[in-house]
Amino acid sequence: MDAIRRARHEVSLKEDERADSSGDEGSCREEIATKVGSKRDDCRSSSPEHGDSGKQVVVATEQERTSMEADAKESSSQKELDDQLESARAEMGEARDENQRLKIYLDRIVKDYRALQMKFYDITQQEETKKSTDPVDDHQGIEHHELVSLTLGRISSEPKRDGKSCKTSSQGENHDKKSLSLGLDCTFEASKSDTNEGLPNLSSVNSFGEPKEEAGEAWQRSKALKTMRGGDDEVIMQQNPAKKARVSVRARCDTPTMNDGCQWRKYGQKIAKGNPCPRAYYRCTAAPSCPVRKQVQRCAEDMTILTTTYEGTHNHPLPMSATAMASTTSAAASMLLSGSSSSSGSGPSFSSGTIAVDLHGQNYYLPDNSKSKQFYLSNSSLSSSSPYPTITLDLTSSPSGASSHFSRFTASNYRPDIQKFAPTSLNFGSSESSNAMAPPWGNGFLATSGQSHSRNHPGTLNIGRPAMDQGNIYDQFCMQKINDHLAATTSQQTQLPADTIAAATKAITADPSFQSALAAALSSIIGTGAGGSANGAANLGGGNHLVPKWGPPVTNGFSSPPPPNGNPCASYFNKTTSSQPPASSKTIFVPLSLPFSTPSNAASASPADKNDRAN
DNA sequence: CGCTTTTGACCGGCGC
DNA sequence: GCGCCGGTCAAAAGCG
Repeated sequence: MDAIRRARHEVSLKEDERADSSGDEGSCREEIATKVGSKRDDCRSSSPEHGDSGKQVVVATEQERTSMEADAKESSSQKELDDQLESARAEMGEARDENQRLKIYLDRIVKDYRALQMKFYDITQQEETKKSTDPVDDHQGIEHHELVSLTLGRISSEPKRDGKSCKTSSQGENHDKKSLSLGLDCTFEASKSDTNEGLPNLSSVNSFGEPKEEAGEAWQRSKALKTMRGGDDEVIMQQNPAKKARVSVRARCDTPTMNDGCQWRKYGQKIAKGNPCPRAYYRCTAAPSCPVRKQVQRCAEDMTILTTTYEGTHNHPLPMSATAMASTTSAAASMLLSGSSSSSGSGPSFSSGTIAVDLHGQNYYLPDNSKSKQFYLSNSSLSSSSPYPTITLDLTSSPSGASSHFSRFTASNYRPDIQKFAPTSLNFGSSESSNAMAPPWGNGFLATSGQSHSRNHPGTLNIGRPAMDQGNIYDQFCMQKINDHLAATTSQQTQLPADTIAAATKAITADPSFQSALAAALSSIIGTGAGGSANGAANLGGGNHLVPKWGPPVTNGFSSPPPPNGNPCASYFNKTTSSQPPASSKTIFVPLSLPFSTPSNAASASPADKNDRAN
């Protein structure tokens, strides 16, 4: 008992010695003290029971023994309680310290905020005084104002400004624009804006579902005029005046064109400068008034690479197979359009390195039944060739990559800024024979992107790759998911931060639903498709003739003998008949199959002697 | 016969 | 203003 008392006393003394005792600590101490006291009382209450009896000595001895044991137990429990008390005190002390640190941080932040607020007020007042005193700078002030307004919405009005003023402002205030502008990419093309003065303010939706940008080029205007003159549908008139984003798909393809599920009719072919391979022009024939066009050209450096550039928006229902490419391109275009808004002005802005920076090192670990696939985004590159806002999905596999890659995604704009990332291969085969028609596209690809995503079914994506090349399957779905995600994001027309592309990328990669959905999709695909993916594709679309459209034919795309003229490109532009392959055509997947296959949907290309006709 | 492809011509933008 | 170049048109040819 005395030991307990002493221990309690010592505890109380120690507690008293501690200077900083908080309320919680006090309550804790009281609690412990209460426990100790109750145990002592129990001991006291138990001892009188062994009072007077015939065997007092023995009992007393036993009592002493038991009391000694009880004392020992009490002392040990007291030590435990003491330890608990100490640890609790320590924790509370840490919490207190942290609270103090946080308080200090908060005070600092508040001070900084107030200081910045004061500075902001000062700057605002100074500018106001400048405006009032110097009328010459008034215009510039308006420019500033516009630039600020760009951060909040559209930039439609700016291209209409006087070209000179735009030029001067763009030269002198590019940095401001870069930092402030969230408008769309046509803003920086102020120098060209004078050509648009005749254009009405466009308010419709552009070809990719984004709010329509101000027409950036007279080219579009002339195109619209032509269209008007030619008596084409009004849809073209409505869509063409807007600056259209182009989506270029670079892919290894052994066939003249990649089969994207749409029906195309060739209406022209030219030899473009810098590339001996002819560029073929196609027009969508799924609907008579469809304004969508595409250009197909072989890469001069690598004949296996086929560059397909899409432009415009389908105004008709599409086959399910076409929605894959459509959603991909539309999402890419949306990414381009939204991303291009991140900067304006000249110079290496436009976050041309942004994608590379932000996408580099982005790893996607996809839980699979058998293995995990790693996706990463590799090199970015620049190009100065495209006069239009163009985004390039580079689906060519990187030679250094052992696994599948999000290799490159190219976004070019009026300025020669390009960004690249893309899956290694995106096999846009055709499942058109399934007759599953997508809902009307409305104003843009975006309308269908969500659907293809929601289906998340191999039928929408054409996984015609051999089973040995599963990585491409991962790529396809990864890309598809990204595109859908982007499409969904951009379709909401949310105002993106300055580095829109980077932000979008971060958002994508940070989105847990992205990874989970991706994993689910891949799991389902691999589960169903890997076993028979080579031909399993035929089971996915529900159509009868999917296989021929999903993989390269046994002809390997070189259905015709090489042209006698020796033009290396001509072999890729073999004569074809219909835009869709015969349903009964047999298909054998070539081991080195190239992602885009069009057994018969081939852009015909005449031999070089014919190609030389071009201008 | 109808559709597609071919291909020379044409047009407009752009740089010099 | 001229030439180059990209893009388009449209008649002719080809194909099933």
